[in-house]
Amino acid sequence: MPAMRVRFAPSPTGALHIGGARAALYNWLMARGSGGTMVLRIEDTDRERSTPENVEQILDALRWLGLEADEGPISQVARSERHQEVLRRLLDDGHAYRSTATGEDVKVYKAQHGADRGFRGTPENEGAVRLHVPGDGATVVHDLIRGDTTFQHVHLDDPVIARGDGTALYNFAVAVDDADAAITHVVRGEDHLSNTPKQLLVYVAMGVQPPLFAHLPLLLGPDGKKLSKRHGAASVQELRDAGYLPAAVRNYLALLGWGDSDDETLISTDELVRRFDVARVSKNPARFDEQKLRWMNGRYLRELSLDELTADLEAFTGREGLRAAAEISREKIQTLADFWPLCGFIFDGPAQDDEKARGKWLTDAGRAALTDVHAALTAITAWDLASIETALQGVVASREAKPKDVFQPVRVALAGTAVSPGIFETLHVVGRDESLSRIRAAASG
RNA sequence: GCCGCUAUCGUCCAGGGGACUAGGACGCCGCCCUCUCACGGCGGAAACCCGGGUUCGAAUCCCGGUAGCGGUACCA
Repeated sequence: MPAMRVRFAPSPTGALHIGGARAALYNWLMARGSGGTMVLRIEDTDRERSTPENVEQILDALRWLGLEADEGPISQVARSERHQEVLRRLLDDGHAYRSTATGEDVKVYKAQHGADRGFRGTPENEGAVRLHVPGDGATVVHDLIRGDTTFQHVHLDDPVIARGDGTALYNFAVAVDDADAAITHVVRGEDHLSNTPKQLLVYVAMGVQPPLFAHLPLLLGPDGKKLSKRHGAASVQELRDAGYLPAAVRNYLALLGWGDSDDETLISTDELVRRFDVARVSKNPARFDEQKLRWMNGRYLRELSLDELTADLEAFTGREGLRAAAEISREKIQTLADFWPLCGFIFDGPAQDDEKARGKWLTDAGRAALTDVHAALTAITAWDLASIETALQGVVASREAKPKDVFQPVRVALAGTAVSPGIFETLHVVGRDESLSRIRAAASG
């Protein structure tokens, strides 16, 4: 694969959402897979909506995802002088003209002419700058995913490429910046497909060879509607807060809109770099289904070493000394956020709010079993897994009870709920004195 | 309205003229394992949007319809 120069060009009008994260990932995979370069450009020409906080947040999200760029970030507004230069040239050689026509004027014009003729302004000495679209012919977008798409010039309006105050607009700045950065492949969301002919016309006016394009299908919420805050973890920040691992998010996002001929589901990032092929990206919009991400994250969590898991858990919860609890919880959690609800009782004491569990297991029989357990555990000399298990099984045998009639009361005594890691492991981690004290309390309560 | 893109299980992806009795994964259901919840194992239900055409043969190619989405900004 020849070295590619790709770019990720988010606009800092909000947090980086998963659609943007996927675009960044695909670009990054293409760059890494080809020995190429990924450029990060911040499309901040909308001064009203762009904020430095959003830029920081996007950078932070990219860093967390492990998708850092090779060049940039470069601010689009910082390039305004260059935009002015190209603008002057286009004005001088007649590729563009000034016009005071407003959006309202265009609308009226369109209402009259329908699809017969796109809006063509009359050159004036002031106003916004519009690009001349040829009267006939067509512009063809060569798209790696969708093939060729033809746009007839008669359907296109002369696009405004700079405001009345002279500042560049997106469809112009993006073409100039991509051309100057020698971008070879523009990979971005499908919402840009209809704008591509305008950008292509800017390349023509500049006399520059355009890059290849690949327009990614859009990402939708679980309900098939456009992704928004009400869809839960729709931004990278929210994914992080929900306790997902970057590697799992990369794997999941890679498969949301792409798959190759084998049916592998768990694919490491290295493998992704090797296998990803933008031409195989799906054409249909995909829904973001957090259930599958949860499952996948659980798989990644279980592949972590105990050291890694402990470090991640401690960073996530802000607590220390989690190693032993991490070990006994790993088969039971799917996200880092699942850990504390499952294991918090080890450190903070039994949950107090599960009346149902107490009612069901701390019955007279349950408390009698706890009294026996307390005696059996008091008698053992070493607080290790084997001794604990032997002691508890002894109680089961002597009471001629079913295992759960002994174990569940112990679980509720320790955790306050009916769900916890394995009971022997839990006793072991909670420790002898604390375990005995909780059992005594529950037995007499 | 106009321009454009898209259409395979509930979801994501594979299959792109005969190998399709349509494959894998998540989810769901059942069974096994089992001290709870999980993990793991085994099994199951579950889809080619509709209508024409081309062809000996269509999920696959073509046309139309429908639906969804995008664009149609002095937003990006």
